[in-house]
Amino acid sequence: MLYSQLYIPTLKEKPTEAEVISHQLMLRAGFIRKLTSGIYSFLPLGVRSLRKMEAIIREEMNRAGAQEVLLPALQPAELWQESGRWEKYGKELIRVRDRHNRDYCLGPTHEEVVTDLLRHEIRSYRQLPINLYQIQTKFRDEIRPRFGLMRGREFGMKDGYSFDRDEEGAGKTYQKMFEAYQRIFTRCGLQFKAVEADSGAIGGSYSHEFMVLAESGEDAILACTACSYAANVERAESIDRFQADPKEERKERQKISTPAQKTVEEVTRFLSIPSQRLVKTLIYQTDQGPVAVLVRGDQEVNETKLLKVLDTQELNLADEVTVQKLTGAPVGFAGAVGLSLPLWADHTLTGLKNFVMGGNEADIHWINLNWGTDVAIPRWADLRLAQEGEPCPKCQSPLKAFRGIEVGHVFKLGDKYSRSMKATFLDEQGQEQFMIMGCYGIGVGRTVAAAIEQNHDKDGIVWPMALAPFQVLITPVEWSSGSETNQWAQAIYEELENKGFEVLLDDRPERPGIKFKDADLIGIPVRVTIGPKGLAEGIVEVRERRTGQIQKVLKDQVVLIIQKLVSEALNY
RNA sequence: CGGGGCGUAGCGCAGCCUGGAUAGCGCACCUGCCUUGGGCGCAGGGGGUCGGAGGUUCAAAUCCUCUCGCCCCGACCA
Repeated sequence: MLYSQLYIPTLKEKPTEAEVISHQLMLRAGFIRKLTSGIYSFLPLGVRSLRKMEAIIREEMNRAGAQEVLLPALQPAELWQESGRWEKYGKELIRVRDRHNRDYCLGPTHEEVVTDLLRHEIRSYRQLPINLYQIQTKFRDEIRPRFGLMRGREFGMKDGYSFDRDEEGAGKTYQKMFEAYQRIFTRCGLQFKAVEADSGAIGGSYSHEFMVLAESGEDAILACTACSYAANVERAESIDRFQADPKEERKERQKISTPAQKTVEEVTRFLSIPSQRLVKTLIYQTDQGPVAVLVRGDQEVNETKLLKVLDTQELNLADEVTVQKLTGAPVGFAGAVGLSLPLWADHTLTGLKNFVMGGNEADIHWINLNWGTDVAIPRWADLRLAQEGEPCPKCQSPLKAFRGIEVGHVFKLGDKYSRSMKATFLDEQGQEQFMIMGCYGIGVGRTVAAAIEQNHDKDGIVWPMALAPFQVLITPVEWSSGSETNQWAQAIYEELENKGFEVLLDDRPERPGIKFKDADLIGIPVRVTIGPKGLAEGIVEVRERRTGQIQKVLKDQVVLIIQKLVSEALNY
């Protein structure tokens, strides 16, 4: 491809709107342009990288036995009403109406559509398992789109859906997909971690997120420093290091004046007690009304866990007015004594004795409270946020915190959709059974962006070979058409093209400085620099973008050297 | 949803507070000369009516009101 014929509008200056590096570089290097908030156009280079990503995904999905389909982006409301998600999905679902006033939505995901597709076709266990995937544009009306391709409102996603006859089959499919994902991200040259995204209550983990490790990541991960345990902080568990003394005597409860002592820090300092002896009482608003949630002073509530345990859609901390009304005290003095709200408490509070809580009166706390006698026995659950440094739930080594970009997610759905949408088949006994489903997503654009987060330097992008828009860039440093430099550039270009390499020839009548700067910015892995100085000695330069290393090679041997560089970089 | 910021030439910005004459600057673009191994140099030139609507005023990019869009931060751990 000739540079002069490609639309590559590079930017010298850093765009002010771009916060993260991948976003800045994709704009500067002319890969994408923003149309409106969270919605981007892909320019020629951007499309090339995106297509490479897609090709890798296709190869590995096909290899793993999945089949490609293409499902509609525009979907009728009826399907979503049937699954219950028309109401549940909320404001992120982009709803549209046609001229007949019929409701539709732009698909944020396709469980309803595939399930509908297959329920009409699959009758017998003999037709299972079946595993379909597509690469489609998804629409989600994100509250706050940001970071360029990382969190958009319209974005490319590979989504796959598997249908098995039973749990065992579904487990096998899940495993296959898990392995396919490992291959995909490895081929992209990414440093990633597969982390548990489910608490795994029913023996084993059935959901994994694939996280690309990056400072700018939106997700927090806790990973064990010794074993393979790794989990999204939202789901992570850990062992509580604090042990209450089992021999401690129960004491008599007592009201204490704690003027203006509201926070955990203030109260514990005021009473000279460790924060483990304080129990925080948080009032949450839920679908079923307000509830009180108790955690130890040194712990924090994990709202993701809470959401699940309470089985609620809405979950918000109550505002000051509500807290005042429900507890009779201003914020900071809530307690569970005599509180007529559903009580939930974290497991770490189980053995605690003689603890401290707010008194439900301004400037008052109770001390020496005990379960049963003073405070009604709450419903126990894992409600706390695991923290860095705490012991791993599997092997007790300390957990370490990372940040990650979620690029893939494999999830076992079970019969959630097949049941609500009646996707059934007949087994050998002629019994009607629900299909067991799984779903598997990869953010295509996001993965490309994540690759840049991990592969860049001060001059620009440093593409992994597998995702680079071109493998080789040829840069002649003088351009007068008849020059020897240009003849050689042209010759090497043609030879590489013929050998099947993806080559870009910078034939622009620009000064070398401009060509070099653009070359570094767009990040093509191998650059061949051809100039009169070298040619005088019969050599050209082969430069690797990542290392900056230059090999001076005889002009007839360039192709061999490049063959070696490219194939080594694609060797996975 | 709350708070903050911004919208002036293709891009990046100044001017606005303290209204006043042809609305500036850098980059990019066009022409010519020059130059050619890391975003040259010189000279000349084209392009905006100041996000939109309304208002105040003799006079509005500038003041006021409304509106649209974009960016950032936050969304309460008592």
